[in-house]
Parts: sequence; C-alpha cells; structure tokens
Amino acid sequence: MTVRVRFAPSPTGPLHIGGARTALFNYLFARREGGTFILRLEDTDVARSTIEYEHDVLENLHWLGIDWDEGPGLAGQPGRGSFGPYRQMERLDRYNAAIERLMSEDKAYPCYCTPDELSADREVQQAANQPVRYVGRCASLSADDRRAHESAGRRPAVRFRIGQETIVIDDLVRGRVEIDTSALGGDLVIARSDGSPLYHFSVVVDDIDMRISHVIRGEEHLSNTPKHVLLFGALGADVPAFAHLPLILNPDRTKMSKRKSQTAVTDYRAQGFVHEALVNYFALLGWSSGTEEEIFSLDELAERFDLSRVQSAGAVFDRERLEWLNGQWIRRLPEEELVDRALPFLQAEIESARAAGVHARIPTADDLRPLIPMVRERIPTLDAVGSMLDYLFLDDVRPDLQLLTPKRWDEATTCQALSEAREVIAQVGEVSFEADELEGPLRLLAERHGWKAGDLFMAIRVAATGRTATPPLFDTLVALGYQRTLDRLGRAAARLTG
RNA sequence: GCCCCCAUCGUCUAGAGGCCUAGGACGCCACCCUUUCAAGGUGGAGAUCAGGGGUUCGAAUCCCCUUGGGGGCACCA
Repeated sequence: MTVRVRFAPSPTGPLHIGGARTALFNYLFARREGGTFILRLEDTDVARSTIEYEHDVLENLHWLGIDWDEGPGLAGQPGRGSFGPYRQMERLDRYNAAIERLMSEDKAYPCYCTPDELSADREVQQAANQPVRYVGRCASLSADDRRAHESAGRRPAVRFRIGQETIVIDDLVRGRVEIDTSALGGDLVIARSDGSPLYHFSVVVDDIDMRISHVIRGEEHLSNTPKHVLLFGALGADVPAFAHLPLILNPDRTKMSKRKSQTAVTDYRAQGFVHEALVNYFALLGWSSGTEEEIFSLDELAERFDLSRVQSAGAVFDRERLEWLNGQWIRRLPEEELVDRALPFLQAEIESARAAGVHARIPTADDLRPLIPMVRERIPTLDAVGSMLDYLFLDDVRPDLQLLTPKRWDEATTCQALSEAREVIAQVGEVSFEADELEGPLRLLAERHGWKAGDLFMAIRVAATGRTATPPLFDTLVALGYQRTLDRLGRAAARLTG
C-alpha cells in the first residue's frame, strides 16, 4: 500500500507547537514507511488567513527540517507534486463539482435558514438541556418552497444529509471507536451561502483527490471523524486509516493555547532554541522509543518512529525539559555551526546596547569562534551568548560598587586588591598574557595578603566584565585583551577610591 | 446538556498477566569537581500504578463501575 500522508494547516496564525508536532509525526511516518508527505494549505477561512501566516508556517516547517514531497513552494518558489493545487482556495472548482454531485444524488440539499434562525434553535435546545442539532427545517423543501426563498433573496448554504447509523473507526493509536451519527448535530453544512466550502467537506474532497492513505492529526478531530467517514462514503471513496494524536496541554492540562503558553515556533526560535532540540522534544511528546535513549536526531527518529508507540493520553508541555534538550543539542553542534547560529544573538545584544547609547563594536564570526569553547557548556539557549559575552565588545563596563566588592571585603580592600592585581598582571606582561600564566601569580598575591583566592578572582571578574557569572576568569581576561584588562581594573580601583 | 477520548513519581515516560521491592529522563535536594556560572559525576527524596469491584494460582497490565480530567458538538479550522 502506498503511504501518502499530509499536514494541512490553516494560515490563520503562526505555526504553533501542536501543528509542528502533528507535521512531524506525519513526516516521520512517511519517511519510515517510504511514503509521501504532503503539505496542504487550508485557507478557505478568507477572513482570518493571511500571506504572512502562510510564510510563517512554511518557513518554520522548513527550518525544523520537516520538508514536504508535495505542496506549495517556499518563498515564492513553484510548488511540487502532481496532485495539486495545494491551496484550497485554488481548488474551489473541485469542491463545487463534489457539491453538485451530492446535490444531484440528494445526499445534500440547499438550506435557507438564516444565522438568526439557527442560533434561536440552538438557544431553545440548550435551554431545554437537549443536544444541539440542526432541526431539519430545510431538509425536505419542495421546489416551490425553494423558489420562494430564492425570490426573497436568500442565498442557500448546502447541507449534507446525516442518517442514523453507528460509525466504527479503527484508530491506529486508540483502537476501535464507535460513534452514533445521531450525536453529530444533524445535517452538516458543507458550503456557505457564498458557495465556499467548509472544513469538514474540503478536507475530505482533498484527501480523496490527493489519495491520502493515513490521516494523522490531533485528538480534537476524533469526535468529528464520523462526519468525514460519511462524506468519504457519499463521494464513493475508500476511507483512509486514522491516527489521532494526544493533545499537547497547558500546565493546567487544558488544550495548549496561546493564552496560557508560548505556542509559536517562531518565538522559541527567536529565543535561541535549536531546531534539533525542538524536533527531538516534539517527538517525545506523545511518543517514546521504548528504550532509555532520548536524544534523537530527525534521521534517527525517522528510523525508529512507530504509530503503535504513540501515547493516547495528553501531554503537558514542559519548557524545562525542552531547555535541557536544547543544551544537549547545543553541546553536540559542530563549532562552526554554533558560531553561525549564535552570532546573530550576540550581535543583537550588542546592537541593543548601542541603541541604548553604549559604545560598542559589533562582533564578527571571527570574534566569536575562539570564544565558543568557553560558552558552549554554559548556554541553555543561543540567546544566552549575549549576557555571556557582551562585555567583551562594549567599550567599558561600570559595575556598581556594591557588586564590585566581595561580600567579605570592604571597599578599601577591594580597591587595594584590584590595584595590586593590576600590577601583577602588568608584570606578567603582554607577551605572556595567557590563562596559564595568570593564575599562579594571582593566587600568590591572594596568599600574601591572606585573601581567599575566590574573593580576589570575583573582584577581578566584576571589574573586568561587570558580571558575577562569566566563563572561566583567566580565559575571559585573555579574550578581553591585555590592555583592556589593565584599563578596566585600573578604572574600577579608581572608582573605589574616589 | 449530549457524544467521544483519557487515567503509572510535580512533568515526559518504560511497562503488552509472573522479570515490578514499578525502571529511565526533566525538575528538586545533597555530595564530588570547582575562581563565579555552567557542564559533568555520584547519591537521595519523589508513584499504596485515580478509587472500588471482578477475572486469574497470580494484575500497573484484562473486564465492569465510580470518580477525575480533557476534547468535540458553528455558514472556524
């Protein structure tokens, strides 16, 4: 059997975590089965769909490494695949043809009910604690009735007749699910009065046209699946296999929403999460390998992925675990790769300091490359390089005096220590200004005065960087440079006396 | 309200009737390493497997009920 799966987002918002996870599982399943992964844009909600969101969805999927075999092109590029077009607004003729067909077979009919009438019906039903369903006012209109509505200027929606039966779904993750069609809300609107198709209808027409073999999507669609099954049948098509994935949840265990969680992939990206970590984490939300390994690349996931190992209970999104994975992946990145990825974050940090009026030099890849070994194990996210290294590129730092003075010391001691440290470093000299050459003499200095080396080092650290947490001190000073180290120690000491 | 789904440490999960005195990971705590911050290492706390009934020689695993949680019920997707 030819496996063909699709991810069908609607461009009414940026790519979100749930969508990305659904896309990933479809992608992994296709790769594992040697099938085809299709991307289709469900843009029939014209009022809410935008081209910006479409770009966001496409671009971020691509960034994650989830590339599609068939679908629209990226950034104005032509699309791929022979089952297109892959945007629903370009497929309206197909929906119209399918509607004509259902109408001609009396499986669907025009409905002239107004929104006001429908919501009035609903209110009555709710007040009586009855299930909400279409009352069927237009289900058996005569030709005369229809003409009367038409001449009154009413444009009809189209409703699909839903009979009385039990639909059985053999879900690949949930097993057998039975739903009685009487619970579906009555005859289903498949086209608006302006003729445009509704989701439950277009999705089925497209899945038929695109020969979709497996529908892998979020659990929120499970209850609506019988509608699709009925529509597949009415259109004379085989029903694909279904797999409903567990929902991704807010910490309060409700469906993940942007109100309660950060949901846009692009936001995680902007904060310095790497795509390897995001993909790895998404895979672990609802799927497990069955082994104790948990660090997996996209390729490794594609080798191991199996729908039968997908969990059926919802999974709370845990940012801490994502951050841990991000650190794991940052540590695994090749040096040059890390330079490329971290540089924009460092530059942005310096740019914003400049915007605030601080004199600074914008770092280059050559500046950052030698610093990578000292930051790689310290940054949970790429944006952390900013606070880790910014002081190297700022013309000056002015730590406040309280920060400058170690807890056990007073200002006079600190002033003396910084001056003497400056002398010691000056004696080491520019030629020998290396991490290995600095530690010994400075420890000796501390020993001579009975100072704890840690206190001395902290005073130097703050004077040179303005920060209490930095990469190892002597590497940091060397990165700062001989003259700037002397300058900053001197200035800090001067401020303590003055 | 009606329909559907779900239920193992705080979180993600392993567990397909005996291997479970329930394993791993994140987070948390302690110690080691250590000039700070991390990373790393070692150890620890943390789940009477939601509760109750069955089935079975034996149940976290199978069945039923209860409870709890979630999702769906639009001329949104």
